[in-house]
Amino acid sequence: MSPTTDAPRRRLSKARVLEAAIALADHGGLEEFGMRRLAQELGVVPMALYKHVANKEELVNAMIDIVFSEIEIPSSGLDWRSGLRRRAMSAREVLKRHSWAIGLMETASPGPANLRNHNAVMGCLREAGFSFQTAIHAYSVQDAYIYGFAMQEKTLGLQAPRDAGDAARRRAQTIRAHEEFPYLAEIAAKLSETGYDPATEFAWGLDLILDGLDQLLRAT
Amino acid sequence: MSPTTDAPRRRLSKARVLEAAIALADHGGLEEFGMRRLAQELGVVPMALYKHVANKEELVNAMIDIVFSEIEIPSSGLDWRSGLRRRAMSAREVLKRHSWAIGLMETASPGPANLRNHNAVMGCLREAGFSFQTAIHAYSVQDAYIYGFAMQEKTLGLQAPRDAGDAARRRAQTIRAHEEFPYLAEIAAKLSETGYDPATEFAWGLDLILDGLDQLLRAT
DNA sequence: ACCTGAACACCGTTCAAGT
DNA sequence: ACCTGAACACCGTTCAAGT
Repeated sequence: MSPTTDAPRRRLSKARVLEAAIALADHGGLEEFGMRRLAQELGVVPMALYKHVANKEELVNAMIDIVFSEIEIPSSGLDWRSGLRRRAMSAREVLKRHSWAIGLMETASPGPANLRNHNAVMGCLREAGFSFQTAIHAYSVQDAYIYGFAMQEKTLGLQAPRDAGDAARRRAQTIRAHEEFPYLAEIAAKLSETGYDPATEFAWGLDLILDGLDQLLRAT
Repeated sequence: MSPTTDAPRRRLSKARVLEAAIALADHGGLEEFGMRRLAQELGVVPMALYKHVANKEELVNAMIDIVFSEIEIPSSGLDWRSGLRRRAMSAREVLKRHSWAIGLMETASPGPANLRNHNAVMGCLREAGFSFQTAIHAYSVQDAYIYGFAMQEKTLGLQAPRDAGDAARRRAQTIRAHEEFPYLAEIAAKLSETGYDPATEFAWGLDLILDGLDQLLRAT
């Protein structure tokens, strides 16, 4: 209301809206994210946003393409395997940073950064010598793994018990698991000793897939 | 309002609420799904639902566990590879039927059907001779692939253009792709000839992963 | 050209009341 | 014991007005 709000009253712009939108979603997830809340963060009335973005859906699509632009593109300087490996590792890191984007990366109406990245991946495979059909398969299995792993990692990150009640419920569940679900009990017992590093876990599956593709390429 | 509403006025029960909820979500997706809309479908006032479920979140969790219960459990009668393969193929089919569940399967506080299935998968791997650590990796790569593929298939399913404007926009994009993104242009050109079957596409990547796991098992 | 205020048609959910 | 009605605190968005 008063001119002494904490947000500096610079002119609004699409870039500034997008930046604030991503910061808000990064911080609070998709549930906290909304037009009214975003306007508040920018020190502006909700309707001011609609001069810079058509609606919420268009805004989210633009945010998604910014996320895509942060993913490394397989450079033609590297061999196909290193290029794809770096791109996949980068994608996981980016999706960790912007975990609200995880369910939305595969949206209809892909943006330019999305197209650029996917074109480069497909190019990398074709130039390596994969047939068109095999390149399609290889492309599909990689992206499914990347997005699926990011999803798993996200919910694992939410496992941190929020309050004492949650923790107690979880403990009770673990005890029941001991009786009915011996193999889950083994996980609960051993994984807390070993620890669990998502980055190396991701790399293990990624290398399994890339090994498989490499064998296919050598066999032809 | 009048006693002649189309829904038969049988007594409400948690089972009846869940059944109607899944039917509604299957039909209209998560966006159409809501407490008020669900109540309307059951011919009841919104608040009547709250005697049978605590809130929307608890309701969705219960729905998710029903989805889990529809996924085949790897039977101990089969060899490990066939068991896991059948379970994965079944998971994809179930997620196709209930595509609203795709982002939510890996939720915190898993239900009993979830625990049962995951325990059986882990047991299948351990009994096949995989070490604990390798079994964890194998488990992770499979589920990441299954959920990631389901996500991709879901958005591919939404690609069907809704109106003429959409179709025109998509065509324009394809033309631009020809110039800037030759490898995407190749996909657009060739994939419409070949056709694309999600089930065989899914099996290709699944077999690549299972082959890799099989080689690991034989090497030890 | 850019921002605002009031309003509309929605949510999930609480609370006090009906039968 | 089960269902209802009115209300509360939210949404995204439209429309007419301000500067």
